[in-house]
Amino acid sequence: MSRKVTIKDIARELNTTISTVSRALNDSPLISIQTKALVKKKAAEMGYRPNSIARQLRDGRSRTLGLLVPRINRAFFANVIHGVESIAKQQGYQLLICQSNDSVEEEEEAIKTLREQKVAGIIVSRASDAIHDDFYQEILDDGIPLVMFDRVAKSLNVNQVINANEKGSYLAVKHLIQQGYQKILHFGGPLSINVYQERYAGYVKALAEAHIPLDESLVFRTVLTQEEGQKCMKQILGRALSFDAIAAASDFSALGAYLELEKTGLSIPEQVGLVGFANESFTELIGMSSVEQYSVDMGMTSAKLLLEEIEGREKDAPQMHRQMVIVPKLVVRRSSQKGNERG
Amino acid sequence: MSRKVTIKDIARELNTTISTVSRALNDSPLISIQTKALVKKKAAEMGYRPNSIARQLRDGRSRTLGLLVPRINRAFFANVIHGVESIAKQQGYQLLICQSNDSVEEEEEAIKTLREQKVAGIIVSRASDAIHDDFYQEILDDGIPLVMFDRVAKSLNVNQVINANEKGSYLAVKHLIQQGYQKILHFGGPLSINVYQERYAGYVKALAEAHIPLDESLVFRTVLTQEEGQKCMKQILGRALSFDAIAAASDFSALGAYLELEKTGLSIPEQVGLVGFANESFTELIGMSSVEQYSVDMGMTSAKLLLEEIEGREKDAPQMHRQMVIVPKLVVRRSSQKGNERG
DNA sequence: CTATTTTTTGCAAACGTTTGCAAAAAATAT
DNA sequence: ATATTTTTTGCAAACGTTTGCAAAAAATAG
Repeated sequence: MSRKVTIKDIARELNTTISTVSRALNDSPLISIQTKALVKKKAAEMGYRPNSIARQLRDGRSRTLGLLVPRINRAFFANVIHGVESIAKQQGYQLLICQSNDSVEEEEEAIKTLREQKVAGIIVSRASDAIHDDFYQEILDDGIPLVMFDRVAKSLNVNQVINANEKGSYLAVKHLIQQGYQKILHFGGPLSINVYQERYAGYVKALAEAHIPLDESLVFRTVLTQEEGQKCMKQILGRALSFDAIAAASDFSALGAYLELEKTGLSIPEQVGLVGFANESFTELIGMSSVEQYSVDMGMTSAKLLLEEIEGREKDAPQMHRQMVIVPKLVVRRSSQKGNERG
Repeated sequence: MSRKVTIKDIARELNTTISTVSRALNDSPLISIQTKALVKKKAAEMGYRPNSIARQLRDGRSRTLGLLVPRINRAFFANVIHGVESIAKQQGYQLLICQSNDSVEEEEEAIKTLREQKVAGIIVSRASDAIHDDFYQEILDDGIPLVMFDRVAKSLNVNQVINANEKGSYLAVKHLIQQGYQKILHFGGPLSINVYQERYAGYVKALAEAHIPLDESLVFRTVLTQEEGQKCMKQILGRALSFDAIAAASDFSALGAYLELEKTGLSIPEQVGLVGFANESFTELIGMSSVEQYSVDMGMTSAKLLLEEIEGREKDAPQMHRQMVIVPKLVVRRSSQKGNERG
């Protein structure tokens, strides 16, 4: 029944004071080696465990990072979390994780909680329906270290870790064109989110470069999930729209399209070329070309950035806003190889 | 520059005391409606945010749950986390998440941290190389609510949420036999882990039931990852061991086998039947039969169990150890359908 | 208008640490 | 031996809350 042992208990037991015990346990040079040994021995014996709540209260800082993502169980975010965790642990930080379920309300709520928990800093990727920014501005004003990744608020002057989404998308579409595809559909997301806006831009750019006129009727917004992808594909096939490839802003919508095409009996890549985005692990299995985002690295980079910022604040170094751009890589697989490419 | 506003600041501003402010903000019936309104208005105005660190210190309990998994970015665990989060949030709890990277040392370290953070309770799934239990016994002795899921320590008298692994494995192997497969390999894991021990038991049981003698040379231990699965398959094919099906304890090892078989030109399911375990999302894509584990539900159930335990402690209700067993479901797909089954 | 009850407020302790400063003990110098 | 320096210990405050108890203010009763 060794209920909570505190340094007070140790002090009493040893006929000394809490200051001595505290210092001894923290290896303060003020304490003689003998007392240190004595105290430590007793502490172990009594099963003492430091109370970090008390410690945090006492000296302001909390060694806990807040991490907010739309959904924990999506491979991309799970990988980012994994990356963040590895760096955080290494530096002695804990992780408080919340999910917004892609809702701004929950996002704001989560931020509030994180702030009340007095986390040392926050890493966040925004909800897909995110519109207002005010609560982030507040964070910045209050001087709380913040890093946004992937889905960021561009209008905000804040540290961010992002993908060169436009480039990735551009590479994908260019590749399709080089393979001989001409009428390329775009399955995109809401333009209010930087990520989708940029991927769309890459699509536009690649077309322009190849002097293929942009046809807005080939562009579909908010086709992000597998279900949406499949449904959208079905509708398109229904109304006999002419096309020969799809550049999707999400692997999942690409997967939906893939399945529907297979069902309909259209052959990939002969009749329809396909490129997704994110290089989810399933893409390899079905031979789908995609764009690698280096999600684990994105997490690690975000964590490093945040920790640097935190350390910086502590020794109040000059403030700065950093932006890290991760360059994505096109992974070519069967789904987009018609075979016209030279080389 | 509204640095940390505390109730003290509000009190000063309002010419009253912190007790009044505290009570007002907490809607204590001791406070008149007018003062409440006044205080709340001022608090909002000053941008006050409660400091839950202080609150936690003051009244012992912490409204944070500790969650420890081998790896965050494995679909199964990511789903469990997702499930836990949804329940926790709903009840006003935060989540402190750690990963052990399947190492006992890191596991023990994480438990230590979680305890120092004074979490209200802990949910854990054990590392794959886990052997000793002592630090869990300590948790129990110290009266910290604990729930183990999936990979549990059976020897410990503790709340647990597990799969009927034996049943799941039994169903899988029985199904293979019914399909006409006879020489069934087993790709398993270390018997020190309940999960693999049970899946092996299911394999044994199904064979016995069908009067097929158990041949230990068909059983391979520690074949859990994709790489291991592929390597193992390769070796087996190399030495021309006679077999016609594989019952894997992991989807990943099954995947490895799948790829190697494909490479070698052996046809699935005609020449080799295949069943995995976990129903990872990729299994559907490649038509691999598997066993559904209901991972999100497992997380939700674990969280509920833990929260019940926590609430129970608070009103010291009689103690009890609960065990929830989730019944898995065999999902039959192409990879195991030779087509001999009647019906 | 005083005495009593009820409502509202304030005082002070507690939660478990860390740490500046003063005090005591030990070591060194005279 | 005493004076001085150095090493080691102890006292007490602080971090931001909540809450039992006493005190004050307001409302009601006599």
